[in-house]
Amino acid sequence: MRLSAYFLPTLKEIPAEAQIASHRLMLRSGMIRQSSAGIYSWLPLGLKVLRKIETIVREEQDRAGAQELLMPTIQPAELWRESGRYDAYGKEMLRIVDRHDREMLYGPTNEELITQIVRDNIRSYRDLPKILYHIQWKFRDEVRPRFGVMRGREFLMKDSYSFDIDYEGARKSYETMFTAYLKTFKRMGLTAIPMQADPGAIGGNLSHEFHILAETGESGVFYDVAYDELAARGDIDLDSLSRLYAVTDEKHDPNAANVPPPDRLKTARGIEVGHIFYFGTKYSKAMNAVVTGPDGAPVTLEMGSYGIGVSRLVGAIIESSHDDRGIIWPEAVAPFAVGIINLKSGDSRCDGVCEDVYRALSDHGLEVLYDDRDERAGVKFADMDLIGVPWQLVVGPKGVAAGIVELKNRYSGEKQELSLESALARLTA
RNA sequence: CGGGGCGUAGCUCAGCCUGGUAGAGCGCCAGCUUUGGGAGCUGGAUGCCGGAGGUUCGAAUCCUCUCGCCCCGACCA
Repeated sequence: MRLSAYFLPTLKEIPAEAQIASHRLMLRSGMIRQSSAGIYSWLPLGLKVLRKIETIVREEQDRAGAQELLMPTIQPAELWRESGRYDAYGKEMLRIVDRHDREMLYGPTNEELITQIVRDNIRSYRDLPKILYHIQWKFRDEVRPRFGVMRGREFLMKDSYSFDIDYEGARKSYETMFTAYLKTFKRMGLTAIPMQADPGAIGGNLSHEFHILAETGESGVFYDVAYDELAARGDIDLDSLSRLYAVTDEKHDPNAANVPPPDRLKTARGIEVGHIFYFGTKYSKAMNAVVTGPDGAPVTLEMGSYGIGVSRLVGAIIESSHDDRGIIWPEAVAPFAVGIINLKSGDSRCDGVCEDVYRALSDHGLEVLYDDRDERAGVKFADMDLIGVPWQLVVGPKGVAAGIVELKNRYSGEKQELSLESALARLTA
C-alpha cells in the first residue's frame, strides 16, 4: 500500500475524549472513529488489525474442532422469554420494536438462539458432541461505555457453544476450549492467565476468565508465580492450572487454602479478553433441548459457552504493547509487516530503490506500507512509529549513494545499516 | 443509575465572570525557502459558538429547557 493513496487520517494531537493509551493511539493512528458513545467505525488500518485477530481466533477454533456458523444480530424477544432472561437481563439489552409491533432485541449473546437451532435439528446422542461458534457483533447497552473499544457498547465477539450428552463430555469440551484459548492468546503475543471466575449472569458452576496483563487493566489480579514457569515451558493444561491460585481481586481470599506464600504470589492488573462457562442444563432444560439417548430415553443437553472479545483484544494488545511514540504491534497481528520510509520522495535514486524494494517485498507476499508522500523525514518517522509497523526500512539519499539502507525494529528500536540485498534477505527470510 | 465536568474552525483550546456581532496554535490550500526524527516565511479558505425558547436596542457570553460527549462510582466479552 502506498501511503499517499491510503486512507489513514493520523492525528498529531491527543483527542480530548480519550483517557487511556489504547484509545488515544487508536484514534491518533487513524484506526477508528467514534460514531456515538461506545460505538465506533473501523477505518482501514483498524479493520486490518481486527481481521488479523479474528483470523487467529477462527483458526484456533477450527483446529479445536469447533464449527463456524453465523447467527443474526437481531433476535426475537420470544426466545428470551423461554429462557427467562428477557426480563432478567435489564436495561443492558437493547430492545427494538419492528413495524408489526413485534418485540425484538439486538443480541448481547446467543445462548438462546443456538439452543433453539440445536434443539430443532439434533435429535440423537449420535449427533453429539458439537461445538459451534460464530464471530458476530454484539450490543450491550452499557450505562457507561469507556476506554474506546475496550468497553464499547457494540463489540465483536467470538462465542462458542458446546453440546454434550453428559457431564464427562461437557467437561472435555470445556477443556478443549480452555486449551484453544491459551493457544489463541499466545499466538497474538499475549500472556493470558486463566482465572477462576464467577459464572455471573450466564449461570453454572465452572468458569474461567482469561486476563492479559497490562498496567491499565480494569481488574486487579493475584496469581501464583508457578504459572509463569508453566507458561514458559508451554506445559499448560486445565489440570495443572486449576491447582494454581489465580483470581481477580474481588475473589481474592488471603486465607484460602491454596494461596501461595507471599514471595510466590504475584499481583498485577488484567484485562479480561475471554470468559468460558460450563452451565450444564440451564438453557437446555428451560428451552427443552433434548435428544434421545443410547437407551432410548430422552436426555437434556449439557452445555457450555465460550467468549473471546475480538474487538476488545485490539485495545488490549495496544495496552500491553506501546511506548510514548505509538503502538508496537506484535508481528502476528501487525497491519503491515514492513514499512518503507522514502526520506526524499522525488529524488530519482531514492524513488527507484523504494519502488524496487516495495515490489520485491510485496512479491514475497509481505504486506508493505510504502511512505511515498512528499513529507519531511520527521513526519514519516513519527507516523510509522505511531502506527507501529514492526519493521521499518529507511531509504535516504546518503545511504543510497553508499549502497546502504537502514533497517529499524520498532520493538527494540535497534537500527542496522545494511546493503539492500541483505536487508531484503532479512525481511524475506 | 447516582455524582461531577465539557460542547466555540478538521484537532487542541482561549474568549463567557463584567453582553457590543469570533480568536490562537496545529492542520488544510497557494507560493518561496527548506529537507535523516512532527520545518520557516508570506498569503488564503474554514465556524448556524450543540439545539430550541426567553431577557435585551444588541447574546458565544445572562436565564430556562433540551440533546450530545467525557470523567468518578455501582455493573459487564
